[in-house]
Amino acid sequence: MIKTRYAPSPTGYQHVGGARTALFNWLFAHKHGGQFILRIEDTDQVRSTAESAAGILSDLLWLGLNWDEGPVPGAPKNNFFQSMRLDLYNQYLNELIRQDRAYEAYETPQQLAAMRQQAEKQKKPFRYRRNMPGRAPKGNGPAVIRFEMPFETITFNDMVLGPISVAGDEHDDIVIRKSDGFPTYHFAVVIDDHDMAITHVIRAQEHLMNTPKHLGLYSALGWQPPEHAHVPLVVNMDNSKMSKRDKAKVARAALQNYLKGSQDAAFAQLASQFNLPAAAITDFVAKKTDDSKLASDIASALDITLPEIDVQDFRRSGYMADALLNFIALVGWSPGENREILTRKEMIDLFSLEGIGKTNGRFDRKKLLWMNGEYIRRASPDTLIGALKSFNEVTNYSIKHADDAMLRELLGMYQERMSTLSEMAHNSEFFFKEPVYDLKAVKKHIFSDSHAEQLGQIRAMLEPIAAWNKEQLAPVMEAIIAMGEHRGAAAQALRVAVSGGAVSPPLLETLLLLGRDKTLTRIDKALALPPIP
RNA sequence: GCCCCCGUCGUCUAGAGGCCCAGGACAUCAGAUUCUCAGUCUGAAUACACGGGUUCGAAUCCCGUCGGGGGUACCA
Repeated sequence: MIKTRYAPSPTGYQHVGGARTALFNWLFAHKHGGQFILRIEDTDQVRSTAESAAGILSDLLWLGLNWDEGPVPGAPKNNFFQSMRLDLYNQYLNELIRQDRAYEAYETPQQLAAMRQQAEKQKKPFRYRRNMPGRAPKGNGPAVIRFEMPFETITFNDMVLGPISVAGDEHDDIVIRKSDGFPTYHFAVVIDDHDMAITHVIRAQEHLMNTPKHLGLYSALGWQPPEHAHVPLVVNMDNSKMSKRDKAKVARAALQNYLKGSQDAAFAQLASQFNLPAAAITDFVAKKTDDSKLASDIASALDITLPEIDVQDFRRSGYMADALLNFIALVGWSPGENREILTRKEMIDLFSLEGIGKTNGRFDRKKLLWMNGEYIRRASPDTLIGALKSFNEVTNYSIKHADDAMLRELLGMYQERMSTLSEMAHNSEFFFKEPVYDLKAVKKHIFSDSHAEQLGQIRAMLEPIAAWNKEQLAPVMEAIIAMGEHRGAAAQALRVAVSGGAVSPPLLETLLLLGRDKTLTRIDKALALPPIP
């Protein structure tokens, strides 16, 4: 049976690139009626956190990438966390030692760094090998265990890239157990993939050069290795890596702009204003940290948008899980037949490793935005209400407090014209709160020409309407639109008065939902606005 | 530096020697519809990195150049 796995390390939020790797594994498993496994690779005791693991689980579930075996959300760590499997690793480690394929090494990190520097000076590549001269003697410090790699060329057939081959003198004796007693990634991966009967390892191309090392291990352990497929990376439009640094950069620039020339004291003030630790802010500005959480705190405090990098960023920005999934599938994979919009089922049917390209894919947010709009327009109201509720769980727009009936009304107006849920949430704020007047729009559409006077007339036309319904309002609305020399110009004044800005859904629907009282008071309020310079 | 991988419109891609003076989608531009914004419809422009081979014939095969990416950790 086909078995794939996604094996993230819980050292941060779930990155979209990783989500795509998970998706490919999920698709491949489902395509072949196999199983998809999730395994948490928390062998780095310093950087791994339980919160990060929990976040990854919930992001994958939000995307609909469920697993057949793996961690249980909300439950304590189970056997799908590598930190729970030390006995297993040690068992095989001892076996390798017994077979004399693994051995202790005593160099300190400083010594290793010096050795590498030395090699670099001599313009020779540094390879740690058991038989090399100058190895540190026992007693020098805590030992690590290294695996003695064979000296032969290792070749394998990558299911995406084709034959890959690395010469014997390129290998080195990798550390398989760190001095803290934990296995390294290389060792734990091999043991677990074998133990969990993984048949296909589909992972990012950054692991390509690790595969020969793993193959060396499989062979020493006498195991049949799984098939490997290395998928190309997803990068920014400028070819740089998509990383949390991108978010930090934007947040930092905005912060610096906000602070301008101000002195240290301003940091403290800012920190309390944002309810953030002062030291965190100074470190952040000094580029000592790129912390994502801090970056998004700063962004929300300064009301700016950060580039989306992690799955939850996209969720907060109002993307539909299915649209995001569809989009990332298409970066690097082609279903053929000029297909673009695909359901999960269709993706499964059409998926093949042969359809995955060999080149890195640029993450084109414009296309994602288009695709999200497509999904929104095609979705049923119920689907959208569900998506909206999921969106509301992680955001704080007024729409959060709307009931289903209200959401339905809003969807009627916004479904056709939004490309993200946050667009609707943001643009519909005026239905819930007093409008924030856009002074430019007020000046242009209300206090110029005879618009203010027309707005007064409009008020007079609306006021006598007794039953505030479509039948009564529609003809009046028609008359308002036809007012004056330029069709729609007077209506624009009304739009600005009720919504605060020059853009809103069609006025008839807007006024109907807003109600008679709010419509009239807002007109009064707009007309009473102080003169704008 | 060394090792590995890659190179079709701005972007994601189709293309597995003749079906290709290269197809689709996003983006861009122009027009139509319109109370704003969207949306929708119609149309336009844009690519086989370069240089050598092989072949009757190359985007497709080979070599080189250039370019891009990844790796080179007691991180995964």
